[in-house]
Amino acid sequence: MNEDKSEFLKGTLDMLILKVVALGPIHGYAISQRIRQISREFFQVQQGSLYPALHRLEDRGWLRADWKDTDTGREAKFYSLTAKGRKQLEAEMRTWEKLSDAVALILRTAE
Amino acid sequence: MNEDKSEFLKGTLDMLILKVVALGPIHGYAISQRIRQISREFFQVQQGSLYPALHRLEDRGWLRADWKDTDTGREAKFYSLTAKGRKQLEAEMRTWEKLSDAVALILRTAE
DNA sequence: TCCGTATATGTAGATATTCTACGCATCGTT
DNA sequence: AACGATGCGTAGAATATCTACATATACGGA
Repeated sequence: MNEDKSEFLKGTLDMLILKVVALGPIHGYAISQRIRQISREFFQVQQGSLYPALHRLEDRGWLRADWKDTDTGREAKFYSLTAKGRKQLEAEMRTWEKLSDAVALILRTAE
Repeated sequence: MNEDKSEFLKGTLDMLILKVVALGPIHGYAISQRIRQISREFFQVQQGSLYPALHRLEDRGWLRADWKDTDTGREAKFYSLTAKGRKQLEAEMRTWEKLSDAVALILRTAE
């Protein structure tokens, strides 16, 4: 992320990755591109954030990785969501809703 | 925060504190109570998060602190929002809107 | 009077996440 | 041949939050 946005991803990156992978098997580099595109350039996930996060999610059993060829014939690590990962994504989405509702309650408090 | 919510505050605590202080001078302990009440128990700011955050915000010139007596006659450190702090709060609120919009874009992407 | 709970401020150390800045390799285009 | 984009990765630093602890006062009930 650039310096203006350096604090943006906090805590949401895992959920965003899980969501994008939920759309279908996809490799790491493409995940960061998808997140960027869908968020209209808002999220720009750096490689130093992306790959450690992917390894973390795989270690926790939320993602599965398989080496396959891309459209362009290059090898890449394709990630898929596991059943455990789907549950985790659903839980994180519920939490996100509660969190944003709670933030909204505070931000909209009048004096 | 309890363990279920241990990752919730990430990046939002400063904004929530600034917003609560913007409602009027208030001391640290009361800030955590207010945040908890307004958010309907969702945010439960621990002392180990609260006080370092207050010192941080004061160091950055966003809050000013004055020792005064509470209603119950005890001494407490009352925080007020500085002009700089008000600008910071406004910036953080704008950022929060963009962030939550960007997250919503990704979470609502259909397969 | 004594004890526990709430109020009130604070620190120390651990943990986790993200960032910047690298390295390495391949592919396609100029 | 050079360069940018693609693709995977790590090392080390910075930062925020947490748990756990320390200290002190006020107040109500036993």
